[in-house]
Amino acid sequence: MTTPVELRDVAAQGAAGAGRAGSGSAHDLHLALLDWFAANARDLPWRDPAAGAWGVLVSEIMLQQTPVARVEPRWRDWMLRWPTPADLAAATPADVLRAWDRLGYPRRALRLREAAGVIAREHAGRVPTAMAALLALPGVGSYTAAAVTAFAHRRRAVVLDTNVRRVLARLIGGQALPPPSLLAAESERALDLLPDGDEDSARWNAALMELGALVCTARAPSCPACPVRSVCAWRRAGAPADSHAGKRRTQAWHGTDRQARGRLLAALRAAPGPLTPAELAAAWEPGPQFDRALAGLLADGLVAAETGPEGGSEGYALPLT
DNA sequence: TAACCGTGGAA
DNA sequence: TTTCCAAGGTT
Repeated sequence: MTTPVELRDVAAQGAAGAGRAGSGSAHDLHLALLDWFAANARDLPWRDPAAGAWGVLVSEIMLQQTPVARVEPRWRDWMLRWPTPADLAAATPADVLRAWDRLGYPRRALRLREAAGVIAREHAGRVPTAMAALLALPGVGSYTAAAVTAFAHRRRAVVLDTNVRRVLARLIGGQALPPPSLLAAESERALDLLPDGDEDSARWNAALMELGALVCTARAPSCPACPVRSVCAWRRAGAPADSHAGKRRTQAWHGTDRQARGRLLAALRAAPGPLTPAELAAAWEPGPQFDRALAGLLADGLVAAETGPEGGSEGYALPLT
């Protein structure tokens, strides 16, 4: 467990190389990054206070593993159509899945709709502020709960996404990239660096994320443009290569069940009504993998079997309930 | 813990 | 063309 005093030492050691008169404190590190953020933050719609906590929650779910550029138009449409949790909760899964379009991981869309129902029924239509209540929402994990706490409620929380993990791994840890799985030491380090005040800590979280997204990127960081380059442990160490290289498995895609599921669901999104198995066969060749993918989609509630008047199957469609 | 869950742009 | 990666969560 790193104490705040030890943290200040760490930050001071980094700042000592800054060469600026009066530098050498965590305070300077915070100022440098917060100033940079004030001048360079993107004008994203969910950062507008008018977006509200619901708008922030929607954005956070959509942004899970999905680039900002792809999310923005879908978020705008979504908020116009379902401006409150109750609105979304009243929508059909089919409508929600079509509005989700091709953001990917469509189970997120169903969970967001379920979360909207919980918020509408159990929280009087307001996004909860208690961490336990946030974590109880479908599709909300440690990152999203912290992000909503910080960015919507403007309260102190440790926000650790892929950007923050990478920035801190470099800035403090001297590593090219964070370890494959989140370690307790990373959370402790992030907590130690978090400013005490609610609003300051919220800005700090956003600034770290923005730095990771715009400057301290995974592949080709723009170190000359970095406001904290002079205190970066990774840079001072000579920007060594990723020590975890080789332990990161890249997920296969071509020919996988996931690709099959994606094709089948894309066909059903585009269809006005149920599709027969023969029609679905245009999206993916029939066989064991087709069967497995369809069964998985049914089990996940992403697809429903349509039953005819005689009880026989008429085909498959996006769920209406 | 590790595997699973979509999609598409950039290098 | 292949690989990497993007504001993770669930099981």
